[in-house]
Amino acid sequence: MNSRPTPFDELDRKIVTALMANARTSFAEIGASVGLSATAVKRRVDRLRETGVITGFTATVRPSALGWRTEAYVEVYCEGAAPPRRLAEVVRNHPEIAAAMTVTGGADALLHVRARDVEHFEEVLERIRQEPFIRKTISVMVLSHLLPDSPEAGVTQPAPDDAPDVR
Amino acid sequence: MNSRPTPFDELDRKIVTALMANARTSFAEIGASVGLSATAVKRRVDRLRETGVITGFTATVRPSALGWRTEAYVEVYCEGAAPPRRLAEVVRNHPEIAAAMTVTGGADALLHVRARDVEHFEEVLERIRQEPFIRKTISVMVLSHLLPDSPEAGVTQPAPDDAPDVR
DNA sequence: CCTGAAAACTAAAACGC
DNA sequence: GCGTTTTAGTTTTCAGG
Repeated sequence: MNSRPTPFDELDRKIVTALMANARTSFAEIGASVGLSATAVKRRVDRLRETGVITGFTATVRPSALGWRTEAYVEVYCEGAAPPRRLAEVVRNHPEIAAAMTVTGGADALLHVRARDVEHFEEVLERIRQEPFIRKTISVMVLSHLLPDSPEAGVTQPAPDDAPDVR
Repeated sequence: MNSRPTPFDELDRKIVTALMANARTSFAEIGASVGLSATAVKRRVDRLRETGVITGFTATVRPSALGWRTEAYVEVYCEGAAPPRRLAEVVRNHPEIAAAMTVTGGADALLHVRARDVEHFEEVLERIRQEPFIRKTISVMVLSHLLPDSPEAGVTQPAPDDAPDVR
């Protein structure tokens, strides 16, 4: 359908930057820093949401603080042709899958999986491998992060059912 | 040092959930849904931030809307032992790296890279490969996402210098 | 650790430019 | 498209249980 560029100017860019840095910044404050009234900023933010540039506002959380201490990337190999539609269904069955995509290379898909601990991860992996047309998986466990923290959200559910602590 | 569990109760969990769903929810509204006054909610949120459970509030953005249309995972192989410290330095030199971690398996590190387009990605890759002790890289390009959208933020800088459109 | 109330601030809507 | 004003609601501080 219509996919016209939808004007997106310097002002919009600055507004988005401000909201990414702090989603709770007031419209007045943003306006002051970009040279617009609070009202004008609100109108633009509303439009940015309607056009899907901004998809939401969220608190970023340190996953380990919520009890997600194990993380892995899992390459998935399917039997025969792997229809992305069917793959998407499978992926939605496992809440521990934080991200999933089809990729180039030998694998059909790459999953980003979060689990409480190694035991939990093993259980998730077994569950995934039991899905109909999954032929094999190769897991790469994450050892440590080299960048401060990409929220890499996906920790959609805060309590994986044990007592989380802060470190 | 002290790494005592730092009490984290059911109420905190609900508050975090509410803020992850919508970072702009008012304290009063959160309070109403968890059975606390707005003031009490604010105090808890302040504490959750101080203790590092909540690391920030951010707008989630569709990267393609900002001109980031190419995404890849890059396995990095280093010469000899790869000291995570040095790797971290290298990673910080390239703003296109949205996430980076050390991993199990043959590779020393896994990078999540975002670029404007394939040309830009090639340039980033060449830049990375010129770093001192990088021996080889294997790239896996992302074709399509199977889940709605993990913000997977890391789009820290909104304008990769071209005119982005909405689709 | 909580509630409640007052002051300061912010958001939302209406109106005109 | 933007700004100003009004009205309603929210955040923050402070007193007190």
